Amino acid sequence: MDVTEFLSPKEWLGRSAGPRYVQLRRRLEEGISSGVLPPNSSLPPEREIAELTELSRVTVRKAIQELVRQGAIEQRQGSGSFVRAPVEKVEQSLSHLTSFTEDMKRRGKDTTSKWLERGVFMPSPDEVVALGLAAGDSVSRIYRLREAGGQPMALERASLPLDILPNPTEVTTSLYAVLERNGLRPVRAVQKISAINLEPVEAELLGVAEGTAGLSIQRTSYLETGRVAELTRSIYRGDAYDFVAELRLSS
Amino acid sequence: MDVTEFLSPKEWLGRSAGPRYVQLRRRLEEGISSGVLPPNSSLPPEREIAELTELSRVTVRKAIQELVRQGAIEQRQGSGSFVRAPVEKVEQSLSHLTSFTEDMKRRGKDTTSKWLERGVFMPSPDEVVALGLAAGDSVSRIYRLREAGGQPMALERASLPLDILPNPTEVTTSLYAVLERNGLRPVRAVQKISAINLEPVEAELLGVAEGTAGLSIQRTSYLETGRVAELTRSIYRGDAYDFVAELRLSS
DNA sequence: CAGTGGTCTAGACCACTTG
DNA sequence: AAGTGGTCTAGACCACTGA
Repeated sequence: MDVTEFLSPKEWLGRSAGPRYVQLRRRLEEGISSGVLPPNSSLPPEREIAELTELSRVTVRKAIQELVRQGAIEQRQGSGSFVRAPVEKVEQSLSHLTSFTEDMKRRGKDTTSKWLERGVFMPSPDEVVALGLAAGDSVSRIYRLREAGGQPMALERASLPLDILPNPTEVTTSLYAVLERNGLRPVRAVQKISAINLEPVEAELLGVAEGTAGLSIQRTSYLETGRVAELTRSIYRGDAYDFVAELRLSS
Repeated sequence: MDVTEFLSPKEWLGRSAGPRYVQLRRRLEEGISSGVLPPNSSLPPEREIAELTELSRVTVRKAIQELVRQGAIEQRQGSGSFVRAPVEKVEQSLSHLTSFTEDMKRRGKDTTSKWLERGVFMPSPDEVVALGLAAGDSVSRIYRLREAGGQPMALERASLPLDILPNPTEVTTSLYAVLERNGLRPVRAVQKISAINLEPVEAELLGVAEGTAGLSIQRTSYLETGRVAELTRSIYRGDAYDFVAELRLSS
């Protein structure tokens, strides 16, 4: 069936089935799941949908906006609106401390990093407390966008005491590999997971719509000696990640 | 400072600081964090804000909508728009298998459940597979909205084989307490956590805006014998929960 | 009943992409 | 330059709340 015909309002637009933008959104969802609107195909221009459906463009935009928020559709100004290909989910263990790079390699995906910040800085108050720094100590920071299999997956912002990572530019792929070479790989970590709606900047870096659900993870890692080695604040794409944990009766 | 005066556009509405709805949203955020708009106070009516700011009502609504989505403001049709009181976050362990009821009691919060479904049903294909049911077996289902300290916290949908929970209406507060009485308390569980944007129905039950980030948790629990005791699919409020896990180097 | 938010329209101009 | 999405307006009617 043709998209134009599929959106022709005779078939589906009723008067007592809720707001029209909801009806249009549902129609578009059907189109996507039924294959009339396959992944990566483009929607008709908003103005054309408005004409076809006999709705105003504002109403059409409201319907599409909801789908953009859900991650089903991507809009590019000046270009058009496109059906997004669904993403394959990746599972990550919540009981084993693993390296992103090593983890993805085991899954047969190659990883790349886009550097957003990498160097030695004056610590923020948060960092002083979490890393147990003395007055005047500096921190090494690495902030990057991590990609796997060509897809952006997570924003990772790590801070380490300068003596644990004296030369942050030495890190090219795996941070843990660099630490291990110096005999300073963390053996234990505590992490806190929560759900957030992505801010515009984060969403853009991760290639999803503003407001999409993401996982915010704050992790503190410890060396064998018990010293804090690393404070990491990451944001993972909610549509690309499942975190898996095994629980036992209070031991 | 008076709200009316605070929103008077002379002070903040410029021409080259991005879209006007973004500028208004930021101004309202400032008002909330600075105390000009305290928790539970009401905003001026949309029409009045439009007049004050010399913006159209559509633009005002767009600014407010974003704040509603973030959970900062609540709108009630026919009544008004109100600043929401921030929620205190609760932390939950990801390594100990605990009961919601017991967990909250330890924190000094009383829990209540609103029952959405409770009884014996024909299993869905998902349930047959996850619980290892035989053809013709039924399942006990309990589906409830869990509240703690007067705040809705999570939607919990549990399915159990009929012989493990023969009488689902027997569950009034703690499911695990009922199982324990029969010597069938799970000792181990595997759970999968991901972030989702809440659907309208879920959002309404949890008292937050549609599209707010939430945590979707699917858990399979096992008895000491290794048998599957329970399949639980829950949705937690992202703004009310932190999940905490301890990780160790691959053991 | 008056006042509030919820939906909807027709039309305009701007900002960006693409041939 | 043409076509797309992004922003914005003024005004209308509906649905719900609360005094």
